[in-house]
Amino acid sequence: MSRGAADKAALIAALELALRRMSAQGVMISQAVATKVGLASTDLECLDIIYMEGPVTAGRLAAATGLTTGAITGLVDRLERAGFARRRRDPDDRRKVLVEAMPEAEARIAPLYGSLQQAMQRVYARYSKAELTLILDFTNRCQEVAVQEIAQLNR
Amino acid sequence: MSRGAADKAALIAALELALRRMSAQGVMISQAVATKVGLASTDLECLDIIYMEGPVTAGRLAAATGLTTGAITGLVDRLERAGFARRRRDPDDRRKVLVEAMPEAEARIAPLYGSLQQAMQRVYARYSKAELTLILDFTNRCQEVAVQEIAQLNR
DNA sequence: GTCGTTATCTTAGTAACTAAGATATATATC
DNA sequence: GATATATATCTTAGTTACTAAGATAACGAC
Repeated sequence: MSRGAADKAALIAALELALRRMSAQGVMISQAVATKVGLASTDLECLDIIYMEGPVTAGRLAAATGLTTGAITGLVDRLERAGFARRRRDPDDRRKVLVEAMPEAEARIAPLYGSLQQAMQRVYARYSKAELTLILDFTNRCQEVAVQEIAQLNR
Repeated sequence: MSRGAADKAALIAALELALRRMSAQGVMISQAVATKVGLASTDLECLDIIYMEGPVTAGRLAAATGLTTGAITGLVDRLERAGFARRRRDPDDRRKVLVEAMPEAEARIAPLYGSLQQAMQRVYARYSKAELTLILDFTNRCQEVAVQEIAQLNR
């Protein structure tokens, strides 16, 4: 094996470990934020889905999280009770329940991510557009791999 | 704002979203793996810590996960019962309990990550050493930010 | 209108968690 | 060396989020 190949293998090993740690830290951050706003971390995860997708049905939340619909009932109850979300019947299909974020919910959660976002902005500032493009490209490829892997594991 | 700056802002926004998604997917992967080996996802997280740090005390696991020592007692019971780890008294300080992985545990878990690792190797193969260095650098900076953020949130 | 399907909720039971206190060992003080 | 304090884990009782299975209500096809 050439010198360069060995270097690359070491680089990849370091990157693997770093990605693994980053993943674990992601869990810890959302856990800490959830605790601070008085929610279970699953509840915050669902609220996150609601922000990314807009009002969603209870069934959609169950599918996205892998929880049963019964668990989602309790989860949405907690989100409602804490004032982060509310239920609304879908006028087009009255079996469905749309869960939507309360307007003021974001104002209560965003500040907790403020310091993280600022720190990340300082990280982003270190890189050129070309470099950020490369990093985004890598991240997107990781995502594709993750999506396929999750599907395969749950098969 | 110049054209280039707007591009960069858009790039950063895309990267933020991608990182957020990647973090959520990390949770889902470890959840799926844990279910497959018949463990709670917290149990697998602890097993991961044991692999990364070697034999650790129950207290260290409590600190690393944020769980109470009582919860760790039950967690280690489950790991022992499932044959993934075992307790051993620390000969130097007999109050301490060292938790170590059973030699055969890795052989039961690693295969579940095999397909992920192979897919990731194909991703890595797309990049040069210089590019991988850049990505590793970025990942490490993210980690530093995460460590500080977690400490601040739990303060 | 009736039947099968879909979406959510309800109920009963389970498992992991916390908080507080018990136990055993270690360390410091006199 | 005996006593007091601190540390590390375990135990117990009670809480909470979860699953599984079935109830309820609304939709769609015939």
